[in-house]
Amino acid sequence: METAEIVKVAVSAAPYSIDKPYDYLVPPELLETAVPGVRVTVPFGKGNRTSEGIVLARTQGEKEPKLKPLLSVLDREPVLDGDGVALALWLRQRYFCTLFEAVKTILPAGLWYQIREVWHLAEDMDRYTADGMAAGIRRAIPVLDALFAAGGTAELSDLEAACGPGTGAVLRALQKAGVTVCETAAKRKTGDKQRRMVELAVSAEEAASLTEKRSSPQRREAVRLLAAEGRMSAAEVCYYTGVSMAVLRGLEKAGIVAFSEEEALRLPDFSQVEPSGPIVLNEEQEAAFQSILALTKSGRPEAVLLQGVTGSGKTQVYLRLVQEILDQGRRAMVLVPEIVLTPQMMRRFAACFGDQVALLHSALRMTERYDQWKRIRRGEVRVVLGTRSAIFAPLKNVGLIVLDEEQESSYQSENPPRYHTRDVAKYLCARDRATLVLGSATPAVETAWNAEQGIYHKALLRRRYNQQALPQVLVADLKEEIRAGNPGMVGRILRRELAENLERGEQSILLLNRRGSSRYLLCGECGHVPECPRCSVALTYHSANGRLMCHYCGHSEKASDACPVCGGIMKHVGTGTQKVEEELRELFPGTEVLRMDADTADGRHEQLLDRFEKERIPILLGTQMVAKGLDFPNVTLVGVLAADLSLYVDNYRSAERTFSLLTQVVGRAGRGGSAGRAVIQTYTPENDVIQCAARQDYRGFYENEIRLRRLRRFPPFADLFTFTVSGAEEGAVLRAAAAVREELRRLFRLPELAAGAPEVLGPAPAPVMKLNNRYRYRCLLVGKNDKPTREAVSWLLKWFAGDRANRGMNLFVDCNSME
DNA sequence: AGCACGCCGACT
DNA sequence: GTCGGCGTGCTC
Repeated sequence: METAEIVKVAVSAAPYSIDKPYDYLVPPELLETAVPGVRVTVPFGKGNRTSEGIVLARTQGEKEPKLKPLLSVLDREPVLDGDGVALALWLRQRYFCTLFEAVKTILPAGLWYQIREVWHLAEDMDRYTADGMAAGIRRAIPVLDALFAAGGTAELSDLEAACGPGTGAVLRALQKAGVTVCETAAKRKTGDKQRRMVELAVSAEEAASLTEKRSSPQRREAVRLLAAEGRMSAAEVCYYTGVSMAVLRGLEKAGIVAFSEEEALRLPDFSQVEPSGPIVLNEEQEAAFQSILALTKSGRPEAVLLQGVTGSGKTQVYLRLVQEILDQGRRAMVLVPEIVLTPQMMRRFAACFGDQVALLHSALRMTERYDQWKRIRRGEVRVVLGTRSAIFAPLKNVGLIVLDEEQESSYQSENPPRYHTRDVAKYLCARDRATLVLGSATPAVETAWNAEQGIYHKALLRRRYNQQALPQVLVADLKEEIRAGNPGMVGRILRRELAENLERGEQSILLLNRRGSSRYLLCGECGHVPECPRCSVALTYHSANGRLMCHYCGHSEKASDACPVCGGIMKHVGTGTQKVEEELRELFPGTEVLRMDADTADGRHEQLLDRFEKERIPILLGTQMVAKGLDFPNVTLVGVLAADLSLYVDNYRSAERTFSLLTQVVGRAGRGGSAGRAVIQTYTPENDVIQCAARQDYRGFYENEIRLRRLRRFPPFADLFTFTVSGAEEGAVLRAAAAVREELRRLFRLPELAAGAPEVLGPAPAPVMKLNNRYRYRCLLVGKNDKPTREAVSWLLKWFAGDRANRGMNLFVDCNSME
C-alpha cells in the first residue's frame, strides 16, 4: 500500500469516552506547515463537522481509506513542544480530561481561536432557484427562510438559534445541492480583560421617545439608566437593571445604544522599579536558605516545606534561592495564590530581576499575557512570577519552583480539569530535576504529614521579623451575647476594643467569613425564602440594586417587599458585610468604614487597600481577602466576627482552612511599632481549632487534625474520589448514581484494587443539589490515587457514557477536591 | 456528544 | 407509498 504523511491529532469534538489521538492525512498544500504542536481544523464524525485540534505527532504510514485529510493549519509555528505534549498526556490520565482539554489548559487563553462557520448563499442564488434546488431536502424551507432573512450570510450559531438543532446537517445538504457555501472563519477572541462599555448613541430625549411605546420594559429600563449614568460597562447595566445582554444587543441593532471596549484596570507598571541592593538574610533565614540550596545542587527532584510564621521573611529566602538558581544557569518559577494581594512581592522581584522576570497575573490583558508567554517561550525570561496557571508557562530548564502559601485553595483549578498546582509542580520538578519549595505559615495537613514522614525536607523560620511579640488574643463567646440580648454581629468585647482603637486613632480590620454569611430575604409570616428557580439555593439579596441574585447560575430578579406566597412582609436575614457595615454605622456614628468583598472590590483590591492605608480609614471590613496580603503598620486590632462560620462546612478541609484563616488574620495585628490585639468571636470558644489559632499553635492544631484524619480515613491517609452524576430528572439521576455505586463496588473488589480496602459510599445529594436545573447526586470512593485506581475510574467514566440508560446524564470525578 | 443509518407506524 | 419517530453504532 501507498505510504503517506500522517499526523496524530487531539480533537476537540471528541468527548472523554472516545478520546484518543486520531490519525489524519496531511494534504500536499499543508506538508510544510502541519508539524507537531500546531493547531489545525479537521473533519470529524459522520457529518464531518469542522473541529479544532492540535497535532501531537507526525509519522509516515499506510494510506488507509478511512483516513481523512486535515482541513487547515491555524498556526505558523508550533504552540506546543514535546514537553507540552507529554504534560498534556499526564494531565489527561491524572484528571480524567480529554487530550484537547489538557492542551487548552496548558496554552494561554489569548491564543485561542474561535472556529465559526459562516454560511452564504451560492452566487446569484435567488429564492425561487434555491427552493427548486432544495426540493427533497428535509427541513430546508425554514433554514432558507432564515438565511434569506439574514441577507444571505449568517453564522451557524445564529441559524441554529432560529431553526433549532440539526440546522448544520440541513446546511450541508444544501451545500451538496449547490445552494449554500460554507466558510470556516478562525477568529481571535477579544481580550477578556477588555470591558465592554455601552452608552446611548442618540440624545437622551430621542432614546426615551424611541423606547416610549412598543418597546419592552427591559429596554426602557436600560435606556433610563444609561441616560442617567452616561457611559458604563455592559455588565453593570445588566446588573443594575436585570436585563440580559440580548436586550442591549437589540438596542444596538436599533441604533439606540453603542458598544465600545475599554481596558480593564491594570496593576502598576513595575518596569521602572529601582534595582534593589543585595539581599541580607538573618541567621535563621540563612540556615533555611543554605539547606534548600544544598537540595538544588543534588541533581534530584526534591521537595521541601519552608514553614515560617507570618512575618518571618519567607520572601527573602525565595529571592536568594532564585538568585542562586539563576547563577547555576537554570530558571525559576514562583507562584502565589492571588497576585493582586501581593504587589510588594511583585515589586521586589521586579527590583531584583528586572526584565528577566515575567509577571503573569489576572489583571493582564489577554494580549499582554500572550506576549509574556511568547517571551518565555523564546527563552528571554528566567523567572516567572504568577498565579495558578503560570505553572504552565513554557519555561525551560527549571531548577526551582516555589509555591507561596501552599495551603491556599486557589491553587486548585475550579473548572475541569481541576488540577492542583502543587501536583503539576511536582511533575515539572521530576521532569527537570528541580527543587520544589512549599512555603507556608500553616501548611496543608498533607504537606506537614509528608514533611513528618521524610518525603519532604523541612526548613523552619520561627522568629517574626523584628522580633515582634504576637498579638494578644481574646476569644469572645457569642452565645453570651445572645443571652445578653444582643442580636448583632459585633459583641461587647469587640465593641470595647474598637472604641478604644478609634479613640487612639489606630486602625482596625474586621473579618467576616464568607461562607454562610450572605444576606437573604425571609417572610416574617410564613417563613418563605425566595429560592433560585434553577438551583437549590436561597437567593442572595444585593442592596446596591435591590435585586435577588443566585451566586451559582447568575439568575437575578427584583426583590419585593411582600411575600409572593402569603403577602406577608419580607425581612432581611443573614450577616453579609453590608449588614455588618450598617451595624457599625449605628454603633459608631460618623466613623468611616471601608467595606471590601467580592461585590465591592472586583479588580480594585489594591486601590481599596491603598486608600485604607493612606487615608487611615478607621475600620476595614471584609471577607477572606482582608486576611491575606498586606501589612499595615497602623493596624493594631483585628476582629473575627464569627470564627465558626467556616468551621462547620461539610468538607474535610474546613478545620484546616479555618485555622489558616484565623492564624493569618490574627497575625495581621500589630506589625508596626505597637503591639496588636485580636478578638475572635465564636459560638464555640472551647473548640480546639479556635483555641489553637488563638495561641498561634500550628503544632497543636496539626496533632489533633492528623489524629482525626487517620480515624476518618481522610487525606493523607486515603484519597477521596467524588463521582457526581447530574441530569434534568431527579429519579433518573439517583438511579444512575446508584448504578455508579454498584459498578464501583464491583470494580474495587478486583484484587489489584482491593489493597487498602477501598470504601464506596452514597449516593447522596451534592451540597448544592440542583444547579442550573440539573439535579446532582454523588458517590464517594475512599481509596488511593494510584495508577490502577485511576485506570478503573477512567474505565468507569467510559462505561457510564456508553450505557444508554445514562443518556442525558453526566458523570464527573474529582479527587480530594476543595469543594 | 453528534450524526447517520435503518427499521417501524401514521399520514397525503 | 413517504415522512418522521427513535434505537444502534461509530467517530481517524
